[in-house]
Formats: sequence, C-alpha cells, structure tokens
Amino acid sequence: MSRASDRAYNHIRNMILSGELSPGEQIREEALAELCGVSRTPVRDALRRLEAELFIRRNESQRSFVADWSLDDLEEAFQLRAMLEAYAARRAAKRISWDQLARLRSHNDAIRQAITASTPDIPKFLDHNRQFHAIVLEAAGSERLAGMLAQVIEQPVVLRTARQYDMENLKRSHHEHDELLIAFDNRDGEWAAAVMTGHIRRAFHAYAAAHSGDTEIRRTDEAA
Amino acid sequence: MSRASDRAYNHIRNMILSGELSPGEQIREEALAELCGVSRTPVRDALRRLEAELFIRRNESQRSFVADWSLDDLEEAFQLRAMLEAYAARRAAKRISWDQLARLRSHNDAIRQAITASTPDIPKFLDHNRQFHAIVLEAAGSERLAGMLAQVIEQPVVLRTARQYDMENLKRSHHEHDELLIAFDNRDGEWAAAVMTGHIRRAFHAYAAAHSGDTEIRRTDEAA
DNA sequence: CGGTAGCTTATTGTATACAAATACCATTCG
DNA sequence: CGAATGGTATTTGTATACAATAAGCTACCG
Repeated sequence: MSRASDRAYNHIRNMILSGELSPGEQIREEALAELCGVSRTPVRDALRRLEAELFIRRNESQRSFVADWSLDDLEEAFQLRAMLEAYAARRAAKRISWDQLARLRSHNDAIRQAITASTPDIPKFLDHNRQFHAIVLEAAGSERLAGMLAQVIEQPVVLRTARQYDMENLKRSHHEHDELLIAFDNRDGEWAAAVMTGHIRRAFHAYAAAHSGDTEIRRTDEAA
Repeated sequence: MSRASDRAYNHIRNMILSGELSPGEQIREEALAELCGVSRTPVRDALRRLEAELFIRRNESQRSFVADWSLDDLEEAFQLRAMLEAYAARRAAKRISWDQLARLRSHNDAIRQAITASTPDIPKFLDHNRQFHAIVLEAAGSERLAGMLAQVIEQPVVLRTARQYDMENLKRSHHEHDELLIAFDNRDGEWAAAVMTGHIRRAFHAYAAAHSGDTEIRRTDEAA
C-alpha cells in the first residue's frame, strides 16, 4: 500500500465510509489531493476505481459526487447480493477444500463466542462474519463473481447493516452459518444456495425493520 | 466522444475486439498512446476503465495484458449472464412501459426479417438483437445491474458468439424473444425470467457446439 | 422585473518531465 | 554449467503546468 494512488484510494474510501464525506456531496480532485497529501494524478486514479465500485458518481460534466443511496437502491443491492452469494455458495459446495471448511468452522466458532459472551462483542462478530463470507467466495473460485459481489457488498449502508442486528438476529445468523457448513459437508450446492439466499434476505429485513420510518437514509439533502 | 481519453478507450477496445491485440499480449502505455495519437495520461484513464470491465488484466507489477479467457471462464460468464439477464427480465416484466414493449416488438420484427430474407442478414440480426436486450435492461431500471451485465456481455468471445448461430438457432432465438414478449404482456416476471434463462443458456451451448474440440480459444500462446 | 449574453472563476482534462520500480541481460563466482 | 548478482534498459507512477470546459455571476437589455 505504498503507492500514492493506493493511499488516496483508501483515504477517500474511508472518508466516505466514516461519513466524513456525506452522500450527495460534491468532491473536488484538488481538495482530495491536499487531504491525502498527494498530487491530483493519483487522486484521479483513485476516483476512477471508486467510481467503478459505485462509491462515487459523476454528473454529465464530469464532476464527482459521493454516491447517494435510496432505500429502493438498497433493497435492489441486497437482492443482487442474495442472488450472487447464493450462486457463490452453490459453486463453493462443489469445490470447497478441507482446509477452507476448517477455516469456516473456526470463524463460525469465533462468532459463537462473540455473541454468547456476557456482553456481545459486535466488532468481533462483524470481523469473523466478513471472513466467513470471504472464504465462501474464495471457495467459489471466480474472480468475476468476486468483483461483482464487492460492488454490492462494499456499500456504505450495507457495511453498516450488521450493526443493526439484535441478539435474535445475531444468533440466527450464526445458526445459518452452521447449516451452510452442513450443506457444504454434503456437497449439496442447491441446499447451500437456498440457505445463503435466506441468510442475505433476512439481513436486509433486519436492516429495514431497524430503520422503518426513519429519516437516516435520506438525511443528506440540505435543500428540499 | 471528443475527449482524448474516450478516443483512447474506444480505440483500444476496438483493437482488442478486432483481434488486432491478441489475448495474453502485453500492452505498454506509451505504445498505445502513439497508436491513439494522445499522451499517456488519457491512455492510463482508458486502461483503468478497460481493466474494470475485464478487457485487460494487470500482473503483480502493474504491467497490462489483454485478457485471456479459458472455456471455463467463458461458461462461467454465460452462467452469470443467464442469472443476471433472468433477473433483469423479471424486473422488466413488472416495470416495462407500452413504449418499450412496442420497441421490443419492432426490433424482433426486424430480426425476423433479417433471418427470413433469401440470404440471412447476420449483422442486422446482431444489431437488433443487441438493442432488444438493451431495452429489456432499460426496462429493468437498475444501473447497477446494467453495469454488471456489461462486464459479462462485453467480452471479446461473448461478443462473437452470435456469429456462431446456424439458421436453426437464429430462428429459435427469434421465437424466444416472442415468448418473452408474451410474458411481458402478461406481466409475468417468473415466466420472463425462465424464458430468458433458457435463451442465454442455449446461446452458450450453440457457441460450445460450434467450437467443440477446436483450438481457437487457446490459440494465443506462442511458447508452450 | 425577468432573462440572457458575456465575462470571470472554478474544475476537470491533457501533456510532459522526472522519479521509482521492475525486468532483462550479462558477467562472475561457486 | 548453473545460480546469484549487479548494472542497464524498459515501463509504470507522480507531480506540475497549462489547456479546455463548465458553472456562476453580473450587468445590460427587453
């Protein structure tokens, strides 16, 4: 990560995820260059990448804005994610190695520990959950699929979704992982795909329920 | 398309699609800059875009190569495409407008004319076929989905696939479009999705059959 | 009072020079 | 003869200056 364009990429991405740059806000190359301590050239590189990953949108005259996601957009992203992760699970069931299975088990163990502690360790849950899904994707063995999933997972709102889980949802999530592991053990791609579909769709509804009728998602516009 | 980076993008993309640049071949920024008549800066922009669209791959030390696709890669691309286009059809069935339906009908009419002429007009078929699918995608109304589909459709080999169709496949393709139109008329998303799945999968098998046991796909390596 | 033309400023696009990194090749040492 | 090492050439990365374009503002005219 020593290249300036990588630093710029991570810096800008973090600013978006942390909310330091708000959705809808215009961003100027030179301002970002100063913030990142590099010249405009690597910033432009970073912006192109972030644009491809839908973190950033550009208007007709090439000015850049932090992407702004409506609830409909979000549901659609979850639907695509459910479809793609189910496909990943189906492929993974046929290809997964013993080592990968063992790693999945270990992460799901860590998840169980995180949520059964006296005070649930949410960051730990999130970290191992992320790695669990990453291993499924790795076992699916498709670069293209990985790239597409990155587009629908790595969105600001989606990233924050798991924080909305209540204890009930955390436990269900853990048990769904367990079921996925059994499907993998039996090399049953259809079962794995079905479990994964439900897993992702429940995640969406957990998010939607937590935010029903709130204004959080659309709070960005200053002018009506 | 007056911007230099757009010219570079189109120029390089065409060179890849036409085979002027062969799969696996290394490409250097400065050489491309001369070929396109621009400086390296817009070429670098174009390369980033083409890399995001998987036309180009970069090795660990950032050198660029024309993407090289194995038959497995290709089948996987078709599978993803079938899944995504089926999803697009499902969405389109719920949202399509009368105008869009009329345009679909008109393109499918043109396709019928192209393949029932005394000598079938393949370029005409390809053009209207492309527009037909573009309208379905437009009716699906999802920018993200459109971007993902572009990634799996706009590949050199995929783009050439329709040329492999024999008359039997051309007719079937036309009739499948017809059936899709009826599904749309009835706003039946599941039906539309099922038709589209078969439509794309048949396309893959038509390609695979035409190329069974040939060396075309892997003919790029010069050294064993 | 509203709108539009033209000027001014802000922002992105491009070229180019130079820096850094990597690959390639030759030479030498074991 | 093979492997390691060093130097050289090639290629990509970055900064910066300048060009082109779009936005915003002001003043003028209807």
